[in-house]
Amino acid sequence: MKQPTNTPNHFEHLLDQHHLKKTAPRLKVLSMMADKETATSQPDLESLMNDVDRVTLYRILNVFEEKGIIHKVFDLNGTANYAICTSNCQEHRHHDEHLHFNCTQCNNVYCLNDLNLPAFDLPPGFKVNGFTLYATGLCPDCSKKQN
Amino acid sequence: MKQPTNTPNHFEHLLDQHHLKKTAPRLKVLSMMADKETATSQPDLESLMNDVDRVTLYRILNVFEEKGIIHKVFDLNGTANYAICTSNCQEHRHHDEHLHFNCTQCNNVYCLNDLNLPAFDLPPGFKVNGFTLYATGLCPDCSKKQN
DNA sequence: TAATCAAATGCAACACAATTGCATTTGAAT
DNA sequence: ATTCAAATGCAATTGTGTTGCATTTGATTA
Ligand SMILES: [Mn+2]
Ligand SMILES: [Mn+2]
Ligand SMILES: [Zn+2]
Ligand SMILES: [Zn+2]
Repeated sequence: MKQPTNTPNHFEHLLDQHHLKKTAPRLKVLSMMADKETATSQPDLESLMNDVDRVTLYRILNVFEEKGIIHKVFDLNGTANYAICTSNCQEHRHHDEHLHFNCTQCNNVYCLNDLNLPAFDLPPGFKVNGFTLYATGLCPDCSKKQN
Repeated sequence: MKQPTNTPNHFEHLLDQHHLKKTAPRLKVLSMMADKETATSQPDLESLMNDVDRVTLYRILNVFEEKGIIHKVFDLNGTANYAICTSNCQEHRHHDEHLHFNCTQCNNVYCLNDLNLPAFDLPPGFKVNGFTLYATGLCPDCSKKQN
């Protein structure tokens, strides 16, 4: 019986699991990022969380990333974007090894979790810990509008 | 007869090709980034170019990137790193489609140009323009020191 | 070689992301 | 209800990157 992964209940569970207090700002951050195919940029998060202090937001994002609840991707402009981890990420052990597609038009960063990536080799001496394929171009929405 | 690709002469050639004036700051930037397997971070460049104004450095980096002379990679900390393009990059048409390896220990970003990347597919609707494989872990040097 | 002028640089001011220290508040446990 | 570490809020600071404008410089041309 599969558990729902995007309900307020699940969020509280998530915080419990990682020994984090269930606070309003934290639950709000999680609900903001839930049910989205795309990552959310730091500026967007900041304006969505208008009643919460900027510093608090940064601290929440940092602790969520450390715990493996969310992961960070930088877009073409160097802006941080955040998305909830779907895979089995743990504290200091992320495995978000999916394709990140950054649309050059709308600037959205897509987490294409379902796509399986090809294997690759490295020159001797390099010890790989994690990887991601990063692609740029036009997303489906912007691709349509182009015509 | 292959031309050398890292000499002061070649740098002047490069600037000529792109209709850029051969100035001291520009040649200095090129020589800083030459003959390195790893990209150079903005902070490092800034301290290496201590006699040149910060703004000038930013403008040089921007124009070099536009012209396809260098490319930018963000490391794990979101810091911009720059490296000379080896492939056939043109104005607004970069094809630096190689592996970028970011060492979690020394934070160096390696441009592994010689490694050929596997092909991959995308869901329908996405129009790919460019891509890079981004891996993290331990570089050969740090891997050795670890033992 | 000297004059010319757009291109490039330098400087001051600014915008914004991110961090730090410390006082205050709050959630969970007793 | 009491307690206290954990979390938040606020003020100040650092660092990256940008913009406007005055000054300098390198390529062109007389
Ligand atoms: Mn992702
Ligand atoms: Mn590269
Ligand atoms: Zn788009
Ligand atoms: Zn290293």
